[in-house]
Amino acid sequence: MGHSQADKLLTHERILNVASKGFRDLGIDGMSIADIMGEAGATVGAFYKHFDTRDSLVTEAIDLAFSDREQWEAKTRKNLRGGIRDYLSYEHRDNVASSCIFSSLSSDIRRSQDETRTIYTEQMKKILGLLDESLPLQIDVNRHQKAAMLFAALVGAMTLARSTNDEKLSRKILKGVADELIQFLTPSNA
Amino acid sequence: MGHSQADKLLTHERILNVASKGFRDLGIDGMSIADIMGEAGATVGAFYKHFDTRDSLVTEAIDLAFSDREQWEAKTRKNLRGGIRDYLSYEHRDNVASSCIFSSLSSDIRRSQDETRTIYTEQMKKILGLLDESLPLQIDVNRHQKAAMLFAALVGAMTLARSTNDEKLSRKILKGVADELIQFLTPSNA
DNA sequence: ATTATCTATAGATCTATAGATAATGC
DNA sequence: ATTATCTATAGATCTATAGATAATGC
Repeated sequence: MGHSQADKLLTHERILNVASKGFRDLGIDGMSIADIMGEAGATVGAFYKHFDTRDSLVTEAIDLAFSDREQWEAKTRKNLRGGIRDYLSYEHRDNVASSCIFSSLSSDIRRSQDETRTIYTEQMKKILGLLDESLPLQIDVNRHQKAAMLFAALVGAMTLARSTNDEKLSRKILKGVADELIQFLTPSNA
Repeated sequence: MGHSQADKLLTHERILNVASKGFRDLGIDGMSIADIMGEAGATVGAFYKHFDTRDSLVTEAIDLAFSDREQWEAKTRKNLRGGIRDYLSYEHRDNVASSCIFSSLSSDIRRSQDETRTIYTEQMKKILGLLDESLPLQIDVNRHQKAAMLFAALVGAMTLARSTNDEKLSRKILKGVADELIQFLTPSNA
């Protein structure tokens, strides 16, 4: 007991980190405040010196989760095919806690408060812009549409691949969609 | 009080129906047993004469939800383009309670019990088969893959369109993906 | 003096069960 | 007699708050 302001900052970051991963893995309602604080190495009572309500933690934790995607974005900008393969990899599928929030919390977000959905919307726009810019230069019509299609297929494929308990089907979906997307992006008159 | 076996059947169906819609709208944890029974016109105490546990209701309610899709399947088999337009319609987007479970409960399913995921898997296979069969005959390579891509893009687009609170973006995604998918299915050397 | 954390708990859920009630169905 | 439903409640959560404790920081 009796901790410095520096300690408080560290605790704050640990709480956010645990929540950000925990929500993706177990759902937004999947961890109680006591669970989160426990994993962050503190107790419930301290929580409310860090966040006003549970909802405000949700908003911040989701915001943080988006920063996990930066590395993937940088890679994708340079190498779209590689980005597609990485997104639809078994590694991404099996590490839900550190995975892309669009596929891990997809249906929870619709039901969450407006502030969260606004952050989500901004990030959707950002990723759509990134994909648009990363499309092969030869594609000169409907680039916005094609970026949307790419985004939707990535998110949908990962969501479906994670929902089934049939490993073979899961792999077929990931591999099939990756192959099709890459073909989709290859200008047909090469 | 004091009801016939016929009454019990009706109550059972009402419970299932309320739960099936409620889960899609509010999430699997979004309605308590009391909520569900209240909407079904009964009280908590009666619930356990109908289901052993809450989980068994979840399993049955999800099973029922799949039957809501039969009409869409029949149409899609005859007219794939129409099926795509219907799936990505504003009407489907705005009626979550009666909507396709792949887009309304996507991220909840991964976390649910194995029995539910098995039902889900069977239905995924069924819909993949349907899409495969519905593809234009001219497409003669990688039909399985193309069906998976179509499925993933439909589910992903609807999930994303429902997550954002920006109506314009939501519409762009639905229309953009629908247009691209239809083009994707049109053999390029027509 | 202030504050970051702790323990303890109030108040609001939610699942599941117990026991009462009033019809059905043999 | 059986049973479909009801009311009431036990036991287990979960969010948020109250008050104590022991350092920090002026």
